[in-house]
Amino acid sequence: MRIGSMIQLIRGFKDILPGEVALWQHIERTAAALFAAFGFDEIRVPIMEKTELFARGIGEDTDIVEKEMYTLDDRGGDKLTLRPEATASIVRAYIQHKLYAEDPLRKFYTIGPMFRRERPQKGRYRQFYQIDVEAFGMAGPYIDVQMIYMLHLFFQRLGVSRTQAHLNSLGCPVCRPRFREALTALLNKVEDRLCADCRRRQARNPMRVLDCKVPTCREAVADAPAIVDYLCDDCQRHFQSVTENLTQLGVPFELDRRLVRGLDYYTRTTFEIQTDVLGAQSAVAGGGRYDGLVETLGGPATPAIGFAVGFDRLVEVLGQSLKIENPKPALFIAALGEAARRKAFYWCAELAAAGIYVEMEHADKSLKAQMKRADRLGAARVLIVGEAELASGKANLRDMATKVQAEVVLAGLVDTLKQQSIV
RNA sequence: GUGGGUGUAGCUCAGUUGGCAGAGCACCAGGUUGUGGCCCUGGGUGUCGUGGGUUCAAGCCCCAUCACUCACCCCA
Repeated sequence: MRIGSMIQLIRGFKDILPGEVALWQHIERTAAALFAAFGFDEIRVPIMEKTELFARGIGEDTDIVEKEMYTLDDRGGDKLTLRPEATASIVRAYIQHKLYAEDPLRKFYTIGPMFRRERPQKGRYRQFYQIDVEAFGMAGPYIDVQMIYMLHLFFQRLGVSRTQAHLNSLGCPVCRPRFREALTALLNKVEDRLCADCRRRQARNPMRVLDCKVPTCREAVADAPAIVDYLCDDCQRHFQSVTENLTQLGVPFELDRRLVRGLDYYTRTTFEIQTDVLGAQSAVAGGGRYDGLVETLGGPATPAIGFAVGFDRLVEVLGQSLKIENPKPALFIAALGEAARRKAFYWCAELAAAGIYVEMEHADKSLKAQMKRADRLGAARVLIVGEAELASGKANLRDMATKVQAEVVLAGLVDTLKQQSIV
């Protein structure tokens, strides 16, 4: 039966089979409709970029850039990388095409695959999909609120429950150094109680220590300073406004003083939507403000904010509750004998061209077998055509639910069916 | 990258101290020469993940490997 050895898909990659696609499309349509109402335009960017873009954008010291990227040498000598996230590409496109020239306030979204070479586990694939949303040119807190509100509505519309928004502020280049200093001072004091990883983080990215899950570390930094206590006046006001307006809009959230995110570019508002149904991979969406990134990547100083929704994770959360049925044929033509099958084939072609979903059996099967398949496919009606019908010019049209059969004239059949709205 | 668990039919899973490869569901055919669901009868559709080793004999024991899975790490 099997010829040659079986080639399997790449580890951590995934086929999205026909049965699941309807749910994916439902999510996409929900997102597109909602985002359009908030003025976000779809943008499509390549899935490969020069490695340098991600190295500079995401940060050389992040896990993503350090060890998770799929990078290859192009024949011309360039280093290319399969995108591990979409923000850097969108920022690149914003700068490259001077999208700020016409109107500096621009809002985009994109949906597509990302690639990170991590160890796969529940809710974590090496090729995974994100719904990525970005807004440029707005420095004030309203856009932060608007995006979190929109995200909240998105989950609500999809019927996702058991989610919790977590919110924090990471400050800005004015206030962060003061916080860093205070944090480093504390870390130095408790250094001997920290795990090996945290000692490494201590110098390179001390804020990450706050995110560590090792109990002894958590204990050691239990009374570490929180960045929200070190915010400068501007950041303080900004954050205050975000929380007040979210409350006003009825968006439930939780202040999470320890919410630290893994990408270097974040500033001020950061947020994450967490769920308890995905095991350890609790984040189903996350994002934040990145006011310095556009400039870092060679564009004009432009405030910006964005978030990404983990599409696969969302599907997994929804798949447990939301079932979408595949379309059922309006008509099944059960043909008996080659002559009838030939006629059926042309009727099917004509009906399909008119946008009507019809099925028929292509092999020489018994009527019983054909009825069985029609039933399994959920066909509303079955047209039974054999030698006798071809000779008499009339055939039976059976309603599968009521079992009532009516005679129809075969001449001009397609028009008759369409006129009577039978199909 | 590290650790644990699991790989047997399309799916869910049994398989004893090593002794002819199993069940339910699904599928196919027939019962009904041209009428679906229910029922009855028949059919196994399989490289027991893969490659080695031990043994008269391996689904079972040993080694390796791949994949899946859960957790660490990190993130969406």
